[in-house]
Amino acid sequence: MKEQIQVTLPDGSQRSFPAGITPLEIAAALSASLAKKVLVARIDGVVRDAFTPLYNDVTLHLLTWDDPEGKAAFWHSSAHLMAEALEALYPGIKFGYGPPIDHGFYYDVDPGDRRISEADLEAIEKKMAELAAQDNRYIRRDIAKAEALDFFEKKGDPYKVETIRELNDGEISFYQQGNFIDLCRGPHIPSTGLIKAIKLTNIAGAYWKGDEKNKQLTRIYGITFPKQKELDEYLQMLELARQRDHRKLGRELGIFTFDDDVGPGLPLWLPNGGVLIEQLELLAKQTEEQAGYVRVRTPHIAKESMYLTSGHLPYYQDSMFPPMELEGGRYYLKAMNCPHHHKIYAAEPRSYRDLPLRIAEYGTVYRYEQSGELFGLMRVRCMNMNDAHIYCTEEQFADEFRAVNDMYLRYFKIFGIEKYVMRFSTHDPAKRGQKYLDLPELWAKTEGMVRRVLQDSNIPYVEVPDEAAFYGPKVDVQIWSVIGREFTLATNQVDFGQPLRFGLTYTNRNNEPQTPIVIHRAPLGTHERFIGFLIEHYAGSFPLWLAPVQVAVLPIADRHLDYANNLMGRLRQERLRARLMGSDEKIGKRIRTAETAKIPYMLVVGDKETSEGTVSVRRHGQGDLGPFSIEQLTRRLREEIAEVLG
RNA sequence: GCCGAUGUAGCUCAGUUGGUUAGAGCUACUGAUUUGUAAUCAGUGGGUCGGGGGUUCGAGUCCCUCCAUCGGCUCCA
Repeated sequence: MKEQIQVTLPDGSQRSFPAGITPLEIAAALSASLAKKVLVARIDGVVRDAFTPLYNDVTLHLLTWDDPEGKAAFWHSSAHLMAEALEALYPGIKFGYGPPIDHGFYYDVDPGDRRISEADLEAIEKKMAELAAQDNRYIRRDIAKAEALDFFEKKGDPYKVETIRELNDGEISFYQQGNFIDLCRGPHIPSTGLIKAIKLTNIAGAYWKGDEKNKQLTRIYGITFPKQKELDEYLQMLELARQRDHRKLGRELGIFTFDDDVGPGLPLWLPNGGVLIEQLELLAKQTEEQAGYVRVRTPHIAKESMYLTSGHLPYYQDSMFPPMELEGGRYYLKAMNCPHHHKIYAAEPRSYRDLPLRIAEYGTVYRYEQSGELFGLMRVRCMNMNDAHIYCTEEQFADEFRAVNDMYLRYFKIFGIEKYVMRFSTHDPAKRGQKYLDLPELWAKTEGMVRRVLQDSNIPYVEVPDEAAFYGPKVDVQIWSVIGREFTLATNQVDFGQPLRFGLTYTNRNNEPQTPIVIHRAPLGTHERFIGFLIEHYAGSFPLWLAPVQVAVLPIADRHLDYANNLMGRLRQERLRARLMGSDEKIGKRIRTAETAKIPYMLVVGDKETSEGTVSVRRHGQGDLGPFSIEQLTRRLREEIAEVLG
C-alpha cells in the first residue's frame, strides 16, 4: 500500500498527501475557510463523501453549496435528518424513499395508524433543528446484503426490505447520523451541524414507487440552507412567484374566471381574455396563411364509430366525457381534432399534387381530466388547440417537419420564451408490434429526420426513449409554471398509424394509391395553457401588441373631455385598443388604477396638451415620458408593435 | 381518482373556549369635489358564513356528508 498519494486539484496543481487522508482534511490543509464549506467531493469524476479516505492517486474537486452536487448532497442529508426527527417523534414509523429534488428534498413515510398533517410540521422542524445542533457526523458503512436485510427485517421496515431485495450484494451501504441508520448509497455531507435553516414546506400523499396500485405513503417536503438568510430569501422568492401566479393575475386583470355552476376545469373567458385569444389567433392565422395552411371548422361531437376507427376509444375512453345516447347511437365530445381532420382529408380523392395538405383549426376539445389534476388555466377540461394536421409524402416529410420546428422557434422568439426544453420521444424497437406500430423503416427514417432537425436548429433537447406515441416519434416542448410545475406547451408529432386506420390515400405519379404521413402539430398548444403561461411569463404586463387595453386616456378635468374623446377616435382609427378613464377621480388615483391594471400606455391630457395638441405620455413601469405629438405617439406605438411582430 | 389542507361580501382578510341584529379595507352605487403623473371626502348597498344533514337551549365556530379550491401523487392522446 502506498504511503503517499498524489492529488490533482482542479487548477491542475498536484500535491502529495499521506494515504488515507480524506478530501475534508485536504481542504483543511489548503484553507481553513474552505474546509468549513466542503460538502462532498468529486473523486476521479465520481461524487462521494468528503470523508472518504483516499488510498490512491486521484483527481479531486471539492464541492460546496455553490455546486449543484453540493446542494443535492446537502438536501439528501437533510432528508436523513428529517427521518431521524420523524423516528424520534413517531417511533415505529416506516420509511420509503427520501431523495433530494430541484429545490429541497422529501421523504415518503408510512406513519402507520397515526396521521401527520401540516399542523405537525413545526414540531418536526423543531426536532430537526435540535438534532442538527448536535452536529452529528454522517458515517458510511458498506454492508452485506444479508446483513442489511436482517437489519431492516428486525426493524420492521418493509419498504427498505423491498428496496434492498432489488439491490445486488456488494453495492449496499448504510449511513448513520446520531441514532438514525438508513439504507443509502450517499453521498452525504460531513455533519448535521452544517444545516442551519430548516423549513418543511408541505405534505402530500404519494404512492409507493409511484404506482397507483401501491399503498399511498405520506410525503413530507422540505428545504434547508446553510444560512438563515438564504432561507429567508428563498421564502421571499416564493412569495414573489405567487404574485405572478396566473390564477391570481387572471382574476385581477379580468382575463378568466371559473364558476361552480359551469363546472370545474371549464374556464369562462372574460373580455380581456377574449382579446388575448383573438390576438393569438390572429398571429397564428397570419403565420399559417403564409406557411400555406388552410383553415377548417369541425363539430364538437362525433359518433362512436369514428373513435373506433381512430383507435382512440379503447385507450382513451376514460379521458373522454361519457357519451350522449341519441337516435340509437352514441356521440362523444371530441377530445382531439385529428379524426375530424382525417375525414376532411378523406372527403375527396387526393393526388400527390395536392400534398402537402396542411389543415388547421383552432379546435375546441374536451377532456375529462381527473379532478385532482385541474390547475387554473394550465390544466382544464375544455380547451382550444392551435391545431393542424399536415398530410404529406415521405419525401416531403423532412421539409414539413423542419418548417413546423422553425415555426415554433419563431413563436418563442416573439414571446421571448427562453426557458424551455424540447423532449424528443423515440420508440423502443423491442416493443414494436405491441406498444408501437411494426414499421421499422418508417420509425428509423422519421426518428433520424426529427433528430437531425433538432440538431440543425441548435436548440437544447433531451431524447427520451420509449416515450413515443403508438403511431410515431414526437417532440414536446416543456415549460414550467411560476410555481415550478412542468407542462407540455407545444407538441409536434409524427403519425404513420392513423392514415392507415382511416384508409387515407393519395394517388402518386404512377396512378397508384399511397398512404400519406401525418404531422400533428400545435405550436401554441392550447389557448388555455398558453395564455396561462404568458400571464406568468409577463407577470401580467403584456407587450403592447397583446395587451387587452393598450392605451388609457386620462383627461385632467371635465373641460378636457372633448379633446380626450377626439383622441380616443384617433386611437381607434389606428386600431389601438384604448379606454377613456373619466375625470371623477383625481388624476393620481386614475394613474394608479391604470398602473395596477398594467395598461402599457397612459395619456394624460389637460390644459397644456389641449392647447398644444399633444399628449403627456406615461409608460407602465417606466413613468412619465413627457409630451408627445399625436403623430409621434402613434408612430411610437406602431413601431413598438412592429418590433415584436415584424 | 388518491393523500392532506382550505372554503366568511365581487376581492383581501378579522371573527376570542359555541352565546344577543357577522365586522374591516378595497370594489360597487349615490352625492360633493374638477383635480397635473401610484389611493379626495361623505353616505349607501352588499353575506342563509360553500351545499345538505346532525349534536346543542343556542352553530360561522363541534360532528357527518357532498361540492369546489389549494399542495402533492397518479395520469396527461
